[in-house]
Amino acid sequence: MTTKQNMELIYQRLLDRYGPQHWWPADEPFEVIIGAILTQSTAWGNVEKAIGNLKKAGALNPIAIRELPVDDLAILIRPSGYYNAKARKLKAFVERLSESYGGSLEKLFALDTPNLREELLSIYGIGQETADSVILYAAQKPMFVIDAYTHRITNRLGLHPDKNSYAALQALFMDNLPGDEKLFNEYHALLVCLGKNACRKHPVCHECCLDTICGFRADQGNLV
DNA sequence: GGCCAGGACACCA
DNA sequence: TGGTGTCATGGC
Repeated sequence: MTTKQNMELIYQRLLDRYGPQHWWPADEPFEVIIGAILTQSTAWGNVEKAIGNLKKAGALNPIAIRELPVDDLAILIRPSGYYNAKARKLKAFVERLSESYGGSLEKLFALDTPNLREELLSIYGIGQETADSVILYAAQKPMFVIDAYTHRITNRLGLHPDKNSYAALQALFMDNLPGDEKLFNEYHALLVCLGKNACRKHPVCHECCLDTICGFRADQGNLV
């Protein structure tokens, strides 16, 4: 079986098992970006509390976040953890958005994908995963997001590339799948779903998760 | 009471 | 390039 066939089979089995995930859980692109920053190394439930606080305070927009003192912003997002660091990150994003794009996400997203990625990566607090989440889930351009779950699952499946880097793993997906934004969206969400449903004792355990749920066979470096 | 969650950055060798 | 410490709340 070819790598392309493996990658598509994994997707089909996850989709059959869990169904469409309908990501990203947000009402608008700006909320996606805020969520992407707040969820860094943080459970989504805590992020929801923080976003709820921002909504209640009428602060879930670029202008309000820019005007709010950083300490006040930190208090609002406190449930998401690392609140001082994340308040600085939110500030850094809206500052760039305002100064370079007149506060318009449409103008920012008008950049072609490579330039958009470079621009996002140049902002404090936005690394590769967050940048790609913004590109895929907010700008709705085809970009595969690699997170901790993706690393674990591909490792367990024996699909991890030799060079253990973000770029290499991203290439595994993007070079072997159609460049379809909706496919990348659903695929990544399904990988996270599998990761979350894995037993706590053995994260993405071969015995209790991959084989039993999806019929994967990592020991053969292939799918059956 | 410990572990970990949809990372990024600074600093070091 | 790669490894380590830091940032921190909340659910299980």
